[in-house]
Amino acid sequence: MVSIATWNINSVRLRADQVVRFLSEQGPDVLCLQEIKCAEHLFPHEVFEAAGYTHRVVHGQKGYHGVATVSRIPLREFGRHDWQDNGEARHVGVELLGPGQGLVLENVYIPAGGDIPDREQNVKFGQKLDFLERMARWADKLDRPTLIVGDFNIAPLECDVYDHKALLKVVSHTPIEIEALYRFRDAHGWVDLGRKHIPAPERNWTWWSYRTYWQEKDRGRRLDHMWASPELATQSVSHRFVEETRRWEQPSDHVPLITEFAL
Amino acid sequence: MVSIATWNINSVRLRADQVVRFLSEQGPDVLCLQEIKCAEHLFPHEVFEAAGYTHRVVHGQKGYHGVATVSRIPLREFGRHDWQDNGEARHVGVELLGPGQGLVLENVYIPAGGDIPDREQNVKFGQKLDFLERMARWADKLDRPTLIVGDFNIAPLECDVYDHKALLKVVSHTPIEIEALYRFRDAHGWVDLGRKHIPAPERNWTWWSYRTYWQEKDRGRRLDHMWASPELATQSVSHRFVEETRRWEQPSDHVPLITEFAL
DNA sequence: GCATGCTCAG
DNA sequence: CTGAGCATGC
Repeated sequence: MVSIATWNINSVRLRADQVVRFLSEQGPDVLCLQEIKCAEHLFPHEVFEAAGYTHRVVHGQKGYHGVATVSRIPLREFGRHDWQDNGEARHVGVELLGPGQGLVLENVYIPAGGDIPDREQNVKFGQKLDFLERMARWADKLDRPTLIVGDFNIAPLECDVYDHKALLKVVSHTPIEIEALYRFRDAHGWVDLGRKHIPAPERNWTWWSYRTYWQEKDRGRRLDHMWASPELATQSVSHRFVEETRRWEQPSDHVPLITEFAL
Repeated sequence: MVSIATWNINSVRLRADQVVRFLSEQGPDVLCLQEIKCAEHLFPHEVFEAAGYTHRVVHGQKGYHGVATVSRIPLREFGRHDWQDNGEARHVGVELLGPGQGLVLENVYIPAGGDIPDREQNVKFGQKLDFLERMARWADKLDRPTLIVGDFNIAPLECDVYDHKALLKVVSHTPIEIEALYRFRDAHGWVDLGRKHIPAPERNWTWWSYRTYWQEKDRGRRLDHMWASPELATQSVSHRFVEETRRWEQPSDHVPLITEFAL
């Protein structure tokens, strides 16, 4: 059995303690982090080393974005892509070497896309769509058992947001983004493990805005995903999201997901 | 008996908890704070109210400097001076109304003075000397029992610094500053309570730099003072500095002083 | 609202 | 080293 987690941590330095707490309480074999917000040389390696996560691949940059995959089972880097060709650190791939041997794990942080859902008025929205398109083309060619995880910044289903109608024009839930995500899915038959294990309309949000979380209303979205190649998807045996981390002190605005595979 | 404390807190918002801990452990009747680093409307009044310090006079400004006097015995504002006439919040005076009735308590934050001890090369040094000169002239005219406390940014005696010879050319311990301080003293017979109660050469440093504190060497200075008018000085019965606060988590670089008066 | 990194100040 | 405020991004 191999368990794999993903978490947009929103600064790994600030929340190294929380990551360790999560690792010790939930014990995933591998954890993919997004928005580590530091360059590689500032990544808190000691903390992960001490926690037993002795295999790490870090693709960082100063201040923004950045992804890292940490593991207690051996792995090796499998490549990093810059689909925007602008130097942002938004992807790193690894290949598992011990248990789960042969599995490829792709850690992705899709751009947020700015505020206005129109590529004419908002270049960031166009960049998000282009990123997705290029990632879809790349993903289509993958020919090994692969898991693509991370912060997709897209909530595809109606039940993936707190108010479907209100959010149709809000970046993350617009039809154009969802169509782009579905083109990614359909080209290769990628399986949405979140919805395989927690079928709609059950709620499994992964993100709550800092701006509104303190209010009474419960306004989340499902922005974080785990997509498996068809054969691999048949081997996933459990999936959960750890909502309680959102109530920890000084939390990330995202919560982690964990999937177990019969490998 | 009335006890009066002074502490350069280096951000009262960041260290409100530490101030409350100090107040509960040491129980001074009145506390004069310097470098509160906030405007009046951001001062954490609730915290002091809950701790029983229900009388407060705050002279703050945004970001820098700022002084406040908080008290569990009644007091009223007695004026605020801007000796530099540049809008900086570096002084507030109060008059005690209950126990200690009639005592005037002046809370002062003298400018640090920059790095180079030469008014030609460093305007801040000139401003510090001018501040002292004007304060001395003002203090000379005071005609009530008065206590002047605060961060003076001057360590007058050889034993007030960790290395007298090395610091003769370092702002805070230069002869020109010390002479200015002594002109202040002599014009009115102000009594240095720190040295009345803890005679030289005993050490009673009040400040340790953040930059060097982590080193092994113990390199402090006595920058914080309590000066009493001659009659009032005869009524001081004890004086101490609370060095342990410098070892608390995320401490101020200054430690508090407390004097008790037979009033 | 909450990160980073910059500047300025001690 | 350690504050505050600012700009920027999500």
